Amino acid sequence: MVAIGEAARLSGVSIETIRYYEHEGLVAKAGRTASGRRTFSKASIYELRFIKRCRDLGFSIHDAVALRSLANEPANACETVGQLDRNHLTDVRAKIAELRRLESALIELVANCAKEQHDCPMLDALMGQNS
Amino acid sequence: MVAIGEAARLSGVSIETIRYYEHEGLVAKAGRTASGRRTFSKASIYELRFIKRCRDLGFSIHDAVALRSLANEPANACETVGQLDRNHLTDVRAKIAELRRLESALIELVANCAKEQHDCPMLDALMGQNS
DNA sequence: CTTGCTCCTGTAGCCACTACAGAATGTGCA
DNA sequence: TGCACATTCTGTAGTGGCTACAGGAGCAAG
Repeated sequence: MVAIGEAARLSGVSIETIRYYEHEGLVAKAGRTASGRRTFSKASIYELRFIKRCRDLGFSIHDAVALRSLANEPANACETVGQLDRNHLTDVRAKIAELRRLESALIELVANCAKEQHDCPMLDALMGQNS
Repeated sequence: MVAIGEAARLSGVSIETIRYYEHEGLVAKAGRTASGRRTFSKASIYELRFIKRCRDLGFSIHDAVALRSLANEPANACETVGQLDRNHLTDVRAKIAELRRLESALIELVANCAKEQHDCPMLDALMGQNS
């Protein structure tokens, strides 16, 4: 049993975020000492780490909770997990595509921008009537 | 002079967002009819379009305002615009790189997930001790 | 016994909107 | 003219996922 600061160090989740997770019901409520300080078991630290890994993979909190409860289920978990993963992968790829679109637009716009230029081609494009 | 609904249609910015922009001082305050409804000139619609284009390119509101005021400045605008663009481009590329990292992690994790499997490799990885 | 660290609760802020509620005004048609 | 319906108004609250305080209390080491 460790205090919240140690739990934060061990799990990689910040103190504030741990409290936020508890408040939102995302993880089980921590125990308390006589003076009201939270205490964390090994299990609860693993729980925090699990959530953190999901978040680091870009899963929403909602999905992270879903994954966490799948970890306790015996049957068919793997299939559901795979589905969540593939859905998320689709989202990630859509974001990549969108960002690449932005990237090439930005490259094109900045291409003719330079010092000592009277008219800025990028500003012209942003102000223009077309499209 | 058109009403806010028409301005929204013409600029591509939603009614609520137009009001939000005005409230935040992002665009000039619209004129008003006798009964208090907003009126929009061609110029203010172009202004909205300008902001929208910046936002569509992924610029923050802060940057969009900066770009807008550069459009009214005579000298050296193009260089500053180019700098803003390149900074943003750097951010976009960082995000792409991060998402690609996620993408490959997700692919690897889901690789061995399938129906009828007892242990889920993805859950195992998320729960594991290492790193 | 004091110094300084950790921890507590509760609230506000971030970004850029979006979604109401409830009221007033405007428009088209019989 | 009367009525229905569309549009607009203000103001507030919610979204996601934290982060950053303020102000107070407990705890451990010297």
